Amino acid sequence: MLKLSDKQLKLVEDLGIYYEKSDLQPAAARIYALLMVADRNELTFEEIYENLNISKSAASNALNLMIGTQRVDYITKPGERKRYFRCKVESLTDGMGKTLHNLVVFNNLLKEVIELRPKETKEFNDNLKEVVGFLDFMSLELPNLVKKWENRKK
Amino acid sequence: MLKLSDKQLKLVEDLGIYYEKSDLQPAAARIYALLMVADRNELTFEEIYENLNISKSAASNALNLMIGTQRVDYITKPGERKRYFRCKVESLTDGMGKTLHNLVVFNNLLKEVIELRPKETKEFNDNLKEVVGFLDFMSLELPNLVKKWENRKK
DNA sequence: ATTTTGGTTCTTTTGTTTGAGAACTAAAAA
DNA sequence: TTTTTAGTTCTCAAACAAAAGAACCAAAAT
Repeated sequence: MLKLSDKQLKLVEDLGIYYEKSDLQPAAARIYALLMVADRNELTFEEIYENLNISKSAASNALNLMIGTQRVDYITKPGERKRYFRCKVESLTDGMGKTLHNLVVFNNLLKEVIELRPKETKEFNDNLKEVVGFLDFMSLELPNLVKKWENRKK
Repeated sequence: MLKLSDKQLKLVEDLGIYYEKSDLQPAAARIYALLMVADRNELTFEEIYENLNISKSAASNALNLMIGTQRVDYITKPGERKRYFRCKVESLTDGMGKTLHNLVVFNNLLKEVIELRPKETKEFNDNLKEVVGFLDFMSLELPNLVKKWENRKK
């Protein structure tokens, strides 16, 4: 049976809080954190809800939610009905992709704002334009930076 | 009296939703959006709650919240008791700083996870290490990118 | 002195999130 | 065939967030 050390428990909470703040509901955040921290790569349904002290329904809902959003995955073993849940490592980097995409969305909104503003409020408009310029620059340069990282590895 | 076009109203809602999703409560998000979109740079308390159809209390609380978090500012005019509220342009870029800082926090949590993981789950650990490496790289390179932008302007 | 303006604060209402718990189901084991 | 396992689904209650509204207050205007 899976047993977590105090350190692990603490880390599940800390990571849980992080994810709770960023985008997951509490139970989902704990499960995701547990899947990252636990000694084993895949955990069963039972191990999950028992270790976290949450109800089966909370576990079921959170797991399905995260399977739907590509954060969690599962494998099965031949002859067993049980599923072994694990966190998808890709989801760690997907989060960054989302952050980047969000910048673009935001930047487009700012461009709309600039369109609509009266020319009289020049200082504000100029500041806005500078932010937009910076965001344009960033969305141009960030992909290069990623490439640089990818090449560096070789 | 301040009057908003349909386009402006729509943009206030769109921007409002964006901010609501990122970190502000609904009323605060609308106010912030209104301060960005309105034809005038500074708006009075009355203009704010009347145009947004929110109560005085909602307006008061949201404004004070945002003044506390440096998103909103106000000026006064000699002899007038009224305050003229405006959104702080700096707050637009502050958001990015926060995003960056969050990456660092997250990266530290990942490092803790690596510490605690058993060596047996090698593949997962390696993936984790790669993410950490990438984040380290990013927090090293991003400030350079910002410098590049700043110099480019001159 | 009293009214108006520009808010603030308190209480209440309303809506939303969250998760527990019980009842259920389908597959497999006994 | 009955029981167990591995979940799912539904209903409900508790907790919390958000905002309305009314009462309030201090400064300025009348």
